[in-house]
Amino acid sequence: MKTSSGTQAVDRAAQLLVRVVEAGEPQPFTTLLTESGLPKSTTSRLLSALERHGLLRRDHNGAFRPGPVLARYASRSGSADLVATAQPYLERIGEKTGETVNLAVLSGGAVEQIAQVDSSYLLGAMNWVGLRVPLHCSALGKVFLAHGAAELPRGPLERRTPRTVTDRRDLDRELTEIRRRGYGVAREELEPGLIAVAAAVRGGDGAVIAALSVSGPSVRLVPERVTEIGGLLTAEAATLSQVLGAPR
Amino acid sequence: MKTSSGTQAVDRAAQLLVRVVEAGEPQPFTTLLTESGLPKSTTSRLLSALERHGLLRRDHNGAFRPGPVLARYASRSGSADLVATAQPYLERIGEKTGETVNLAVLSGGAVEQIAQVDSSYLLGAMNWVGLRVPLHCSALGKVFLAHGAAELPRGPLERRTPRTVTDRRDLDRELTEIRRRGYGVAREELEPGLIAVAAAVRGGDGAVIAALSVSGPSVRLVPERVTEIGGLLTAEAATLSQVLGAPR
DNA sequence: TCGCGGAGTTCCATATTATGGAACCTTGGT
DNA sequence: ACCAAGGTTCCATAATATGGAACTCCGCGA
Repeated sequence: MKTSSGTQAVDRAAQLLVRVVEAGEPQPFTTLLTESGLPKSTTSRLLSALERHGLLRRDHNGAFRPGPVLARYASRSGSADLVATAQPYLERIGEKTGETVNLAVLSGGAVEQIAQVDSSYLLGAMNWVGLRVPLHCSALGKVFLAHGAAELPRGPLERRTPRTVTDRRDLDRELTEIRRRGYGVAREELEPGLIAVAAAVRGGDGAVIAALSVSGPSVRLVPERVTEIGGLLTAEAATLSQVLGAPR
Repeated sequence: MKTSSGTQAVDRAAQLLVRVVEAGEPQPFTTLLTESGLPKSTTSRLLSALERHGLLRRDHNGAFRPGPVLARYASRSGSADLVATAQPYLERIGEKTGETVNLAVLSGGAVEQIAQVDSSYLLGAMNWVGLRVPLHCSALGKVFLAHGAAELPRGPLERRTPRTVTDRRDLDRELTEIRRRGYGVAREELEPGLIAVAAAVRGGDGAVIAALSVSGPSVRLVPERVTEIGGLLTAEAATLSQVLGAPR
């Protein structure tokens, strides 16, 4: 690739990015280092910059893979599919739980619902499709946060109800818990009386591209039912992820 | 986004890239210029660098869209989906025409069928999935050629039947015609008695990534029926392309 | 428990590289 | 033919990226 004048840094960064994106598999730091022939410090700095912007991400081994921005782009190119593919899952979950079921993706720093199956009860059947909710006080949002698919905006966290978690440290603790058990819960944090449970859906590159949720009134979603639904959601989301091509 | 030390150029470039990728629509230079607040010259230089590396591309108006590297990544993440997404279209076409319908992609310089709906007649119901046919004597192949998605191999064009077009100039003339009317036809050029009609399917970056075809025996696919099917295919392929995220 | 080695990050003086204002093209409109 | 808007190229300047070395972190073996 010819290097024109005044773009060395960008050229180098772009080269690294392209290499990671084109390689089918995660690229360890060392591989990128030797193959690019750049000095360690430079490589480290450039990769970190790309990571900051969501163009790259590190998997648990520290190897680099395409980041959330690219995953979102990829899933949007087929996001009509996502709805079609997920529909049977939504319906099955709806049948088993009787509650409102949603599929959501990230869009512009908030959670956007893109498909829904209505509750079979009268209470809780409103249409959420197209609705956008904040990250920190919804089960869906917390799931995206927990998996590093989204980042909290700067500034204070909006208090929607008396139970909204507005302390970042408390929230962090909860995100760790979500990663551990596989599903997220929001209990009257977005709206009084509303409880939701959510689990992550992964796309072809293993990145979290969407999330499934079940929501209903606190009178029906008692703790043991939440646990049961959490398990169901986790399982369904895992199967859907596999159908979408997510690696094991 | 916080700017750490020693990455100004990369940060700015990454910001531009993210903006273009996240925006659903092509971003004109001026928009990027004003929204990023960077000087004209800098913006121009950074965008050109990204373009050089295939991360961005300019459409015919000079507006920026995600480039070939990203498009390739997206289609790789979702090519399993292509079949799933296209299935309903294949079925609808099958119902309306009663003939064999195929979805094909390019693979190693030939056309490969990846999905099929069988004819409702007895004649013409064999399974083509996995079958590879040459570019110059199939309706599918000619469609790929016409849109510049494939190139003819060097050397003489194989004569499969007495009607196979083996002269490159004749073929070129036909490709022009295909671009004009939107669909391609092969009349007993691959196999005696077999006629096929095909139209192009475009993916997220506007490139031709697949094609739809209808094929059947010459006794049923008389000229006026070919015209009718051509129109149908063109319409269905256009809709499918939009679902796959192709620009208008 | 300690120390070793590899992997990655941070530091900081240096000069290479990006910067941006202005001039300069190019294209489409009237 | 002329003008305006939209982009690109130029070039002196200094701000920025650079990369060698020091440093931190972690896992492993003794």
